[in-house]
Amino acid sequence: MSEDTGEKVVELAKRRGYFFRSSSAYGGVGGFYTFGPQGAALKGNVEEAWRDRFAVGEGHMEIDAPTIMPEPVFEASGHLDTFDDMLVECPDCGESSRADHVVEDNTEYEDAESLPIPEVEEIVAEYELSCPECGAPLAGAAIEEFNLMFETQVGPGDGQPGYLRPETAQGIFVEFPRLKEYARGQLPFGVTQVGRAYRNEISPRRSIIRTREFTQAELELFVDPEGDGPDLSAVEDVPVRLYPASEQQADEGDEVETTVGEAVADGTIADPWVAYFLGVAREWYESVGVDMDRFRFRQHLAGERAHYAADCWDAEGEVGGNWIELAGFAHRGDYDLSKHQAHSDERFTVFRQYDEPKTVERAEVDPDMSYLGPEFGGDAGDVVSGLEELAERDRAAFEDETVTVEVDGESHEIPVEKTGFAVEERTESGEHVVPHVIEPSFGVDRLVYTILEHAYREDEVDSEERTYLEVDPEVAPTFVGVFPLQSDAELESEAEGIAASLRAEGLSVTYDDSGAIGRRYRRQDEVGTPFCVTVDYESREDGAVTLRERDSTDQVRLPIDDLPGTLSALREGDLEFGELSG
RNA sequence: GCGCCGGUGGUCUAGUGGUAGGACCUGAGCCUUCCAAGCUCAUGGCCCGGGUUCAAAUCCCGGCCGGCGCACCA
Repeated sequence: MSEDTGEKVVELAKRRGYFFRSSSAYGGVGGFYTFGPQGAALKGNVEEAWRDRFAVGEGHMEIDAPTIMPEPVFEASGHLDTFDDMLVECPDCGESSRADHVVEDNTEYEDAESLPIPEVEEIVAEYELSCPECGAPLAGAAIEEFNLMFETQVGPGDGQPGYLRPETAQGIFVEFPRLKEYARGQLPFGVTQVGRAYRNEISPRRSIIRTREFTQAELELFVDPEGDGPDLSAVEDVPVRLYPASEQQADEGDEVETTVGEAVADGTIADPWVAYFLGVAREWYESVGVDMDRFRFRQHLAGERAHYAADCWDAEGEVGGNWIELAGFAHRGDYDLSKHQAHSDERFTVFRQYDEPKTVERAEVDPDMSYLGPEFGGDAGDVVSGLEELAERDRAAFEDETVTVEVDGESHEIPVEKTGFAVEERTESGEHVVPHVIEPSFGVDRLVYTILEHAYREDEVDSEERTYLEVDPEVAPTFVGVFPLQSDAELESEAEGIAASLRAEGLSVTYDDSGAIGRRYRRQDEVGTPFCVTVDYESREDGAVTLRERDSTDQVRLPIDDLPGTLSALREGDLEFGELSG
């Protein structure tokens, strides 16, 4: 579709109540959009379809966590560090650069990101670092901090700092200890969440494609690191268009048409779980109306991958001539749970029982604190951890009279008899393992946009231009329009009665008796209403009405009594309009 | 955050230093037995603040918002 389709869709969205800029009465604020009546309904239907497939359909559980979480959560998750970008603006050419990168590239400092800003400014001055773009000196230029998380205060005064979650996932990870109890400690289990996330983007763009508040639908699947494979037979024949990293880097690289099964067999997709979800996702995207000719899976390049992801594929849709990310499928390993395990006192592990209990020899220490305490004072705790670690790693170290432990670069000699060193046989019935996480993460707003742009059509009916949205009946925000053929009290009341009965059936109905019939059809075409029912003068006599389909503008005559059942079947996809006899 | 361009009814758009016109939409009515027909009438607008000027929607500055490019996108 041409590039200005995007503009037409945005204009239509604004006019017909799909989405528009928020707070525009006050000048608006960048990166925030309101979904109007049609948009909210479409989005709700998309979310419901997602739940059907990824939560209910996979037998997973859905939760609903708060959008604000306390600071320690994000210390653990790594967001507090990695979300803080230090930008320095060149006084000469105006180019913004990552100050920490400039420092790391030109000095012996390795982790400049973790240094406080004044210190980085000093380093920049001291080393006379210059702008990577134009070479002008950066000394004296202010370093600004960009925190992509929205910060807030919980409680009055200087209450504890909290942050709006930058992804829904953390709400799941944080609650893992309780969720695993709910799952009775059995892997694999999946937890989903559909909700808002917030990022204070430097530059929100392109209507609802990149906003500061957006909706994610995420699934965190917790699997045993050894085992728990997916049932690939369910998706092995699903055709997929892949754009692997190797092809992206090749000179003449191209997308590859294959199937999930083949891609796993030939190693294109390394992880079977990721492959499984690519297959499920491709079928799901098609079912909600994404054009499969403008859809692909792209593998992340090595440098593009998040710090936690071993392998990652994105689902991409083409809109306005560009590919945008619709979903990410990442094998996150044990990154998230390990982080929380380390930062929190709770257990972010599950207990995996061995088939047979194992008898193992274990070297352990039971230090004599009445000796270590007085001897090492405040360092005693570190010494004990040193001993524990050493016993596990190197039993030979305890063979002499004394053992040497390094603590903070200092060597300490300890008599072995005071360490309580012993090698014992123990029976272990299992072990605590940190589950691995497979994360399919969907952006809902972008999907809504993609559905609209992929559904946008222009054609001619009786040599009159027509604009319509070919949205799938399953997600269409308004399902059926009901009209009297003309303004006539009897027809109107008949039509209103039908509208009421269809609403009672649970269908989303709009009633319209303004102007001419053709205008009303076009109005519904433009918002994407798939069907219209028209009551005419014969309806009284034959108890039938006209059902008109949006895409073809074809009409069939149906008994009024059949309407609820027929329309419900059309909605669910159990019936095609073409199967109805004219 | 930087650079370029832009901001006129609900939508699209014309326009000039002397406070604005069109089209579509919408509403009321007439007409109309299935696809934006016609006729009459009506509602509704110069992004915000400051400056220059007798006078600013128009010129200048700043802000806000948008599009594109750069940077960013864990």
